[in-house]
Amino acid sequence: MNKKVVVGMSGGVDSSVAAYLLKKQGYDVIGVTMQIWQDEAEAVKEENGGCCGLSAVDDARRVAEAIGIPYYVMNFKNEFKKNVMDYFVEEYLKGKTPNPCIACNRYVKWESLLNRSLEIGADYIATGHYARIEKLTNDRYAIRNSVTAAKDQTYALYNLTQDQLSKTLMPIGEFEKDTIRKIAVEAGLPVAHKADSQDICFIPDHNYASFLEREAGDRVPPPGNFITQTGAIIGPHLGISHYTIGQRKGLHLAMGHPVFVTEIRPDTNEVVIGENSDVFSRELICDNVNFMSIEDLKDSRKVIAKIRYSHKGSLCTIEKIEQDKIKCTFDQDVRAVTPGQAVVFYDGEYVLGGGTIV
RNA sequence: AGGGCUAUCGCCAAGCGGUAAGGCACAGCACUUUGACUGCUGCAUUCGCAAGUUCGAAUCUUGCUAGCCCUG
Repeated sequence: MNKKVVVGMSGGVDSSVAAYLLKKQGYDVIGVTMQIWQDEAEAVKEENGGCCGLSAVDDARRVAEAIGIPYYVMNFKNEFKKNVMDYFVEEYLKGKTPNPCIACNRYVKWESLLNRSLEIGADYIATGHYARIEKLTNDRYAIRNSVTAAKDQTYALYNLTQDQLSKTLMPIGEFEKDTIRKIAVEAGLPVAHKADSQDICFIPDHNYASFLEREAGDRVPPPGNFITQTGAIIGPHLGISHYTIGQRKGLHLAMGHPVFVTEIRPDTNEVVIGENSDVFSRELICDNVNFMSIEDLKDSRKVIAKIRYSHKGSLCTIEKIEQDKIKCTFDQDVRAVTPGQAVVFYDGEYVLGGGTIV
């Protein structure tokens, strides 16, 4: 009997080809689209954008039909609200800068979707991520860089557990983006030319400030002062949740030269402003650590760390300074270490682990 | 209400008789499965107001208005 795999289909090219490839490889494939935030009515109006909204259902259904696999829509709105949207809001209220995609992967895609898939008899779930999963000689599973450096998505997957990885397939990690589109065209998939997704899927208008207002109401931090590193007040700000480390735009500060946010102080409701050179730092500390290629970090070691999705990676030395807390010292200064964002450590092409910057 | 100085885009600021530099801010686009960063493009038919000199003025003259400084 063939192994059964549930493919999370967003309606985009990547997950569509993932389903197609698995089907060709002989798996018993089931297509599933997660309904996570959009209302049915809104979903119809969606044009493009988020990875997980829109005409997703229509497109995914057509692809499933083209490939010849059963297709379902599963409702994960509650799980998404609790683990992604609420987390997103709470972090911003605390002056942090969250990464909702990481939370979505860890708790919705790889927890809710995986569990429900197992319940209906699946052996694996699969996604259209540009990454590979391999079992190492130490018996641990680890995410490995996609063959295409230009479209590597390992950063957002560092938080997956061993159990989750053991039940996951990422069939397109072996290909280049161009190849994927080519396969989609050759297979006659109706979404071959659809644009890549981007931005926060549950905030279609990109206005996360008003989203926070709707979600948190008067819990949103009030206006306060922009100050310099020496404490001088240089103007009013809209509330700490409007800013992030390294930000330049939207400050409405005409200082004659560009200025940037260097620090956010929730306790005094102040946002510290400085020069571009002031936003560079040499070290950081993270918690909520998840180890992937290794079981634990005993001795300090040299790795490559990414401090944001698009970061190319910087050499650094990591050491465990206490339970669930790692200190990372870079060889050279890195720009805008931002609390709330994830640091992901790489051992060569493999994800060693990562944590949340504090 | 004596004397002096200054009034150019939201902020700063070039210009000194020949038909409005630049920076910051701001906007749009690109980039991007987070927030940012970055790049590109745009952004004063007009120079406090009024009159005059001149072929031609933001640039010269006069008056007015406003702000700043000094002396009462």
